[in-house]
Amino acid sequence: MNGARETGRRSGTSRGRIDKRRSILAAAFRIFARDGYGQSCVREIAAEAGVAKPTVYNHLGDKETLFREAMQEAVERTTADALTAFEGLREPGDGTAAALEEAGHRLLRGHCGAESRALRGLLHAEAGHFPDLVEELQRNGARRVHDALADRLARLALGGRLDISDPDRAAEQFLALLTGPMELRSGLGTREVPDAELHSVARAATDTFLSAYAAPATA
Amino acid sequence: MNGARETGRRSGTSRGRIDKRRSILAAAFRIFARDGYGQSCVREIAAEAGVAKPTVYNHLGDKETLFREAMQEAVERTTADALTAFEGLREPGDGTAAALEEAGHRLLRGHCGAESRALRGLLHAEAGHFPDLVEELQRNGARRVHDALADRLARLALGGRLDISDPDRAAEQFLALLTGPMELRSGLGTREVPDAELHSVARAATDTFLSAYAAPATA
DNA sequence: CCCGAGCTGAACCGTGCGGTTCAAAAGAAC
DNA sequence: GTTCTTTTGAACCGCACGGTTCAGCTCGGG
Repeated sequence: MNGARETGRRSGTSRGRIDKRRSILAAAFRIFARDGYGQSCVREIAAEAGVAKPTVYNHLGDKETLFREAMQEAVERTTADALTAFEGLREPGDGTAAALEEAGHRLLRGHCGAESRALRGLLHAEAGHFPDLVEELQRNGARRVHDALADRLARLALGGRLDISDPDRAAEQFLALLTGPMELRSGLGTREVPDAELHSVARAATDTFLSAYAAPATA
Repeated sequence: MNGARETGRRSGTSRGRIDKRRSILAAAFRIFARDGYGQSCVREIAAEAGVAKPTVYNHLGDKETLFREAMQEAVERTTADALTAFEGLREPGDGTAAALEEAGHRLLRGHCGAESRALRGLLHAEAGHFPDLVEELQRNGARRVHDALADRLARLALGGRLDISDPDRAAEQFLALLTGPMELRSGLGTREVPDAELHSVARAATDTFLSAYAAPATA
C-alpha cells in the first residue's frame, strides 16, 4: 500500500514528525518479543511507539505485515552485529587459535544478547505459521553468518593456517560448537549466562575445532 | 482439584469411559503444537479430543495447566525415546566410531521427528512466559539426555576407548555437533531433512568428535 | 497567511476467546 | 432398578482483540 510514499523526509529526532515507521517497528519488535505474536495487541504496540493506533495501520496495513517487517529489521540489525565478530579473522597476527577464540566469544556475546535471543525465540515460535518468513530470515541472517565464517576459514586454510577440505562443514561445526551448548546453559534464554562461561564455551569450542582442523605444520 | 479422584478405573479402549485425561492431553499438545499457545483455543482442543469443553475444565482447571501438563507428558515421551538412542554405546563391539555414529544418527532421527520439533518450538516460544516450566522441562528432558550420554562416554573413557577428561564437556560438544547443524538445515523444522543428510551430519559430528577425544592408542 | 497531508484520540463494530452454568443424559456400583 | 458421578451440549458472560471511522488538531510548504 505505501512503500514509495515516504521520500526524502528528514527531521532527525523522530519525535516530532516522521520516522514514525522506524519507531513503530522497533516498538512492535519489543512487544512481540515480550508477549509473542498471538498475545501481542496492536494497541500496546502503538502505545509503546508513542503513536495512535490508526497510525500503525496507516504505515503497515496489517498485524501480520507489521510482524514480518519488524522481524526483517531485527534480523538485519543482529546479523550486521554478528558479522563484525569475524573481523579479527582477516589477519590473525597473534595466532589462529587466539583469533578463533576471540571471534567465537564475540559471536556468543551477540548470540546471547537480548535482541538476538528474542528474535530466535519469536522465529522459532511462529515458524509453523510463516514458513516463508523463516526461509527469508535465515537467508538474510544465519545463512550470511555461516557464509562469512566459511569464507574466513577458507582463507585461513589457503594460507596454510588450517587444514580444511570443506569450509562449509567446518563453519557449520564451529558454529554448532559455539551456539549449541548455550541452549541448555541459558535455559532457552531464561537464565543470564556470565561472561566467564561464554569464554569457557568459546575456548572449548576452539580447542575441539582445532583438534579436527588444525594445520599439520604450524611453520 | 482432582488428583486422587480417578482411582482404579480401567475400561481399556479410552473410547467409552475414562482415559479422557490422556486423550485430552494428547489432543492439547497437538493443537498447541499446530497453533501456538496464544492462538490455540480450548474449544478446538476439546473437539480434537472428542470431548465436551466443560470436561476439559473438569480434568484440568485451566488453559495454562492444560498447557503445562501437555508439555510435561510430551517431554516424557520424547526423552524416553531419545534415551534409547544411546543403548548401542553400552558395549560397542563393532568399534567405538561406528557406535557413536549410530547413536548420533538415532538421536538425530528423534530430534527431527515431529513431536520433538513441536516440543522445542513450543518451549522456545513460551519460554518467556513460563520460565519455571522451561527449567523443569529441561531438567526432565535435555538434561537427562546429556547426563546419559556423559555417563556412556565416561564408561568408554574408563575402558580406554576414548580420551576424555571432562565427560560433561564431551557430551555437550557431541550433542552440539549433532543437533546444532539441524537448525539451519531443517529451517527450524520447516523443511523435512532426508535421512541421508542426517547420516552425513552424524558422520561429520563423529569424525570431529573423535579428532578431539579419540584414545591415543586403540590397542 | 492559508492549505492540505498526516497524526490523533476516541468511539465503534463484529468476532472469538476463556471460563461458567445448567438441565438433561449416560454409565458404573449396588 | 436405583442412585450417584460424570459427561454432554448449548447457551451464556464479560472481555479484549483486530480493524475502521471520523472529527479535530498539528504542522510543513507555499
